[in-house]
Amino acid sequence: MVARYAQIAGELRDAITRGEYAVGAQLPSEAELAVRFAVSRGTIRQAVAVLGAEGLVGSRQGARRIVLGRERSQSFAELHSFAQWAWSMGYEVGGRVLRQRRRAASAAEAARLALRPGEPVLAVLRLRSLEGEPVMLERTVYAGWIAPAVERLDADCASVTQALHESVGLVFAYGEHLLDAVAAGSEDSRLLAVRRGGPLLRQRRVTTTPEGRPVEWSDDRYRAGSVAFGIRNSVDVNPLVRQVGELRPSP
Amino acid sequence: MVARYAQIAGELRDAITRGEYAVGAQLPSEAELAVRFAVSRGTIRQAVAVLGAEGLVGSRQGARRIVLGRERSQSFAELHSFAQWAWSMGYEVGGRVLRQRRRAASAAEAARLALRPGEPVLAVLRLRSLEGEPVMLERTVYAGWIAPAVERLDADCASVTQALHESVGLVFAYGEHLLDAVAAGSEDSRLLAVRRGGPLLRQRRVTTTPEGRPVEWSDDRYRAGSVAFGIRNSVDVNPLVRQVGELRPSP
DNA sequence: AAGTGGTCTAGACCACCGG
DNA sequence: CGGTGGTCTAGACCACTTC
Repeated sequence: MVARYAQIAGELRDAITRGEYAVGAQLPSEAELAVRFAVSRGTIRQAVAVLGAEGLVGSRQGARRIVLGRERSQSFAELHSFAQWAWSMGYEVGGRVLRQRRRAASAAEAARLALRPGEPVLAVLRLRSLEGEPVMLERTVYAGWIAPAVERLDADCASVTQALHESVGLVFAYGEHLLDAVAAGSEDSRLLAVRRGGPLLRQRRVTTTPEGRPVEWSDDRYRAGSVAFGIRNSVDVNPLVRQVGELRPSP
Repeated sequence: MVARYAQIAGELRDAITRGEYAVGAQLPSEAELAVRFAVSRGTIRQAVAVLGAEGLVGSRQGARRIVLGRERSQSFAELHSFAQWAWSMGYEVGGRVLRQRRRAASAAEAARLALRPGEPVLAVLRLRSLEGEPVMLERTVYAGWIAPAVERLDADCASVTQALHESVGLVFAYGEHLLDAVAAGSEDSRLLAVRRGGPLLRQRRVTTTPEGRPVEWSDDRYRAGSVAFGIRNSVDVNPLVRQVGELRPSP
């Protein structure tokens, strides 16, 4: 059962991708689309909100929506795997499972993994190293349905992503990441060999299947100075965005 | 004129931040909130959609919304200006110039700003605050050609980006960002009121004109826990790359 | 079975944009 | 000025969760 607004979003997205609505061109008005698809304006607004969240169209009160681009973001696969990134940079990478046990999901974990609170999850503590030095502590919670495959992995498996792909055909896709700084706790400081209370870069992330089913929720802590995250905003992506001015994503 | 749903989102966000709704706890039902705020359920749904987009709460059909976290997150999609981001989130933002002086560009600065070493730059130290509390220390080096416009700004100008846009028509585009964690130095700890050696989230960034001409190079340090940077792959267009940092203490 | 969020409708008024 | 998107209401039905 696919919601009507999602179907409409899909049709409009396809039309944009096909070039039916060129970049920079206007989308039909909400009222017009409501008539065309024989739905209420509210449903149309849900549909175009999806496109807005995908960065395909922009809007300003009083003016028609403008097509900003033709492609949804993709790629990004290497971000999900510490090992694959390291290999691609020519670094020697290692990993070791320090602790692994099944337990019930907390309320917050359940919500992040789209599970019911109390459902079984697999909590894993992994120490990752680069060039032989420990640089990252990975506290991961896997959804119960993938737990058996994770438990079958070697304790010193270098790339979990690749191993799961080979063993059960799992592909990691879309995710969500939060980056901030935290003080090293006692376990952090012992395992990463840093001063207690010292700075760590924390990356919290959700990994899902390409269909959007959550696979893991992880809290990764990097020793300060070992790794930095970089973002390049391509200037060329959308000169139009700046022409139009302040575009605010619709809720 | 602030929309009612935005006000409600703000109140709920505050309640979560204050810990009134703990992480993992349930939010009241939409119907209950509609009664409490004396609005329709549709408006409540707009409000909680904002919190969902901020990553503060999660939802599953049939079950109440769950609080996922209590921290503000900064999306790279809106990574344009500290002030504009804060304003869009409904926060009260402040800024104050603590030090400002012209000097010659170092070799590293010159490289970042596409200048010759020794060419004049304007170094500015700014303390930024959120809701009246100091949260970020900004050490910016402006290219000489924009320096006069920067010097004309108020010392407590809240949005430099906006002010420069209005005064000289300058539009910022964003080139490159590096995120990592560093230990607070003595100046950092004094001005941000944190423990010396404690964790800070550092964002180093280059800002350019839309044509690619570098405008500023900045080292921004956030108090741990005050702000997190978020990336949503499914929504975001910006590639995120992990990089090895060999950059030790910067000036 | 009752409660809850997800979806959808059919109106309405307003602020803003364009010609 | 008319058209458009932004906001808001007051209903409705359904799928799903919780008890």
